Amino acid sequence: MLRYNTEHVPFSKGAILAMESHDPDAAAPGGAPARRGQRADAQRNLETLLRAAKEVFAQAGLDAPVRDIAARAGVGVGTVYRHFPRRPDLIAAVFRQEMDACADAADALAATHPPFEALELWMQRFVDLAATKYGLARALHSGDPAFDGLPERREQRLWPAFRGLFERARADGAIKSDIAADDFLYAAGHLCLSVQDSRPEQARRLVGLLVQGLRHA
Amino acid sequence: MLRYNTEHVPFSKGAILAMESHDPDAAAPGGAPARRGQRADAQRNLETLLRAAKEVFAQAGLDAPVRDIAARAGVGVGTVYRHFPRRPDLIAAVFRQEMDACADAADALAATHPPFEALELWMQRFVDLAATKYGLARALHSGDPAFDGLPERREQRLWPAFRGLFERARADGAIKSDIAADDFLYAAGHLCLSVQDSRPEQARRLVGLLVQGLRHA
DNA sequence: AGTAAAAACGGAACGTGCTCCGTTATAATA
DNA sequence: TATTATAACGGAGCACGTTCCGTTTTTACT
Repeated sequence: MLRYNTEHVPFSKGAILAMESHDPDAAAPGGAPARRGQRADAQRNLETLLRAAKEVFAQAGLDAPVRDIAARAGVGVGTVYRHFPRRPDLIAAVFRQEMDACADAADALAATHPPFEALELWMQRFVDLAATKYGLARALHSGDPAFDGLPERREQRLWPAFRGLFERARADGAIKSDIAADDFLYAAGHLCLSVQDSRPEQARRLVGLLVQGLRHA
Repeated sequence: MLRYNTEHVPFSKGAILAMESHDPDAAAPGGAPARRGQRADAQRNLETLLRAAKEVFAQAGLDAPVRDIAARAGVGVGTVYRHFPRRPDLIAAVFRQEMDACADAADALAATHPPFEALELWMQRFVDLAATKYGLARALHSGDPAFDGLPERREQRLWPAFRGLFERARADGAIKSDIAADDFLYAAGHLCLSVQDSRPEQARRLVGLLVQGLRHA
């Protein structure tokens, strides 16, 4: 069988750095990351691509053809593959970005809402993350090297963000239960995975229940 | 994304039964299995297909295109897919057949050679089996349901065949080592896996060494 | 501004898995 | 043996991932 490329480089330089929300070149809050030494159009296309991929995956699932994503972004497939040499690389990039966005949302919520309410809102966002990316669990388990970094990122970005909100709510006295923060998030995660295959809207409700449970000892 | 078939039937009726060497309709020793209630041409093609697949996989690796196998068998791809709905089903069928053939060879060798010599010869055949199907280890680990039955078959056909030869050689006094039969085969199997990727011919030599080791206490 | 080198682009084209359906071979029946 | 129902066949064709390469855009340097 013919194999075209012999070595596998998971991401282009630009692709890797565009996902780093804490990149030194990151633009103002809410803006998109920037990258020195990369042509402006390449940078633009990378962002467009990531956005398009997020939308297409959300609407058509993780099996959506690369062509559709390229079309939505208004670029050729060649451009997609220059930024993400393999399809799984693109999937991983989108998911990384969404994890980071979810993690970043914690600070914003903490700044604008009372502690427990911030936690409630964040948990809903967390459900949406898991819901959109149902099927990623399968992908993660597939052993594809493109997904290697994701579990680590979950622990390093998502969990700390959650712990911050959780402990703040506990310090505020809103949480009566003595459950450990990590146990709680772990449970919520698995709840999503087991439920949202058949009934996506059910996950929100159930996690909501779980959150309310925190109010009692 | 478009998905054509919704339900997945791993093998056609004929395909399943053709692999059963102990099938009640099996023809004379050395001949091919037969199957009532199936058209003669279908039966013929199934055998041809399995033979062709074995050859193509051996020569071009497990990644060989289905088209090539169909061409070698002198049939259309449609015929391949009628017998084996998904590519992995064909791979699994070939491997099952080869495992069975290897297991069956044990009796023949035992009948025509002195005990230890029979064991030596069978171990070489075992190496060839593992060698031809290098890459199957990966396939097995891929989680594809087509491969689900293979480990069980290995234990139920291959291992007993080996144990028979081994115990016969031990009873004959040719084996001085007190190693357990299963431990020995397990070691040989792993030796093959770790070596034959880079140097296929080396596996035969090393397993040969292992076998000679049995002669000493 | 003009120019040249380099980076990035776009999409035709390829290889592959799998399906669809018109054609052909087989086997039961008359 | 002729007829006919139907099992099985063959291969064109489609969707998709990925590559290749001629064209366009950007950037650095006069």
